[in-house]
Amino acid sequence: MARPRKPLLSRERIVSTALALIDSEGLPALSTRRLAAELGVSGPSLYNHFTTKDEILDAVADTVIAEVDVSGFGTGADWRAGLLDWARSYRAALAAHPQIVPFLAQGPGRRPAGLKMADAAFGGMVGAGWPPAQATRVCAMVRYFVAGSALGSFARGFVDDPSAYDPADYPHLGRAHLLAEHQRQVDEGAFETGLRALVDGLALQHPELLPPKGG
Amino acid sequence: MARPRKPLLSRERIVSTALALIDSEGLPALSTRRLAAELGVSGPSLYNHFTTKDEILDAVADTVIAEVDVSGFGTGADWRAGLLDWARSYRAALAAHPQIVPFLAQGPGRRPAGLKMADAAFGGMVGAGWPPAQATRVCAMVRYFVAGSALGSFARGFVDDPSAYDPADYPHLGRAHLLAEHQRQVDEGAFETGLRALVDGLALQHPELLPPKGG
DNA sequence: ACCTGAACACCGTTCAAGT
DNA sequence: ACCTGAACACCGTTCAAGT
Repeated sequence: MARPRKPLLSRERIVSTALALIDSEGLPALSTRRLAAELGVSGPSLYNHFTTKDEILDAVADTVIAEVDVSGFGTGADWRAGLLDWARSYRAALAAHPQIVPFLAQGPGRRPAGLKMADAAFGGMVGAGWPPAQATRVCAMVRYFVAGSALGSFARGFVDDPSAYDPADYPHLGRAHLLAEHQRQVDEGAFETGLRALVDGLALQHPELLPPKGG
Repeated sequence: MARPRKPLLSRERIVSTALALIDSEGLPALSTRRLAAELGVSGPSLYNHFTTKDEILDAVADTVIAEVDVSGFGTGADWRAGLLDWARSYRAALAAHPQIVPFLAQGPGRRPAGLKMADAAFGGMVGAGWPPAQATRVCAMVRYFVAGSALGSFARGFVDDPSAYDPADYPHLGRAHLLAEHQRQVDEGAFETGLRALVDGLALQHPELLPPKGG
């Protein structure tokens, strides 16, 4: 075929096809040859648009992070609302694409959407009165919690087979085989309960940053 | 060479060499051929001791989890001490081998040390009076937080290059390039602050599970 | 039982060749 | 500029062959 009149590929098409492939078959399924086949071209064609496979993954990761909503910061409410909104939106974005979380959780690097999110979150906390060093810690702990919760389901981490839990070895895991069945409730319940505890605990440590009670 | 009098390999030697290779060069560096070379044998030899590469990784992951100390549960103190001890030991074990965290965080599956840890943590919380459904959530949120914090440094996720943070794009990240330098302080501070907040917040939600104040 | 080399179907990436 | 096939140095795994 050689060079077509109109390019067969574009960065956008490569990225969206890669994300779809990762979502449906997992990160190991994304090979340059497989991705190229999905796009109807030969493997090396991708190198006209990206210099390495990792650069493709960076672009995919950034489109996922771009979905995170940080508009909750700076609405005038106290910092808790902004933090809760951000964390929930962050988790929703990652949970929609759990397979890419291990790559994404390496940090923003030079990815624009990742840096923009970090800027908004850190800036939001500082704007609400948090000292910068503390604001950094808060952003870090939210990332820990969100990435950990999206990285892999807690509930699905336990095999769905009663015989895996011998009561002689694991006296308290008699019902662990039921976890997988209630995956969403368990994981979402744990995230929401943990997030509330985190925010409540931070508020307890910093009462001076809250609006005075009782109007 | 064919079969030697004394086996050249053992599961233990394979596992410890694999862990050392993962620690020093990362998860992608662990190939069966590379590992075999490190052990002084040819690639297929490994298949006399493990049926797949994933089975090797399972064994490696389980030795990491086996280091976690769960003895803090059931010392008679309230649940907070057990939870804090467990979480800190859990994080220390994972942070010592960050490269295997993405694999490990998939859950215990059928790995004995992983199940033993889950059994002790869940049993400890239930023994301290937590309703099973809540105890499950607490174990899940600790896993989220620990795995997220060990998965990748927050601080090292930001490149050590001031020009990466254009003030026009990221007005609040003017000092982000300094994060990497203070990696340990940032990450350990965030973990410890977050863990305390989590425990404080849980205590607030469940005052009935704490010993009465003031003796 | 436990090792070997050869083989199979894969990888990421480079490069000269085509238009 | 943007695609191709051939090639290089890799993968995980199977298998017949050796002792």
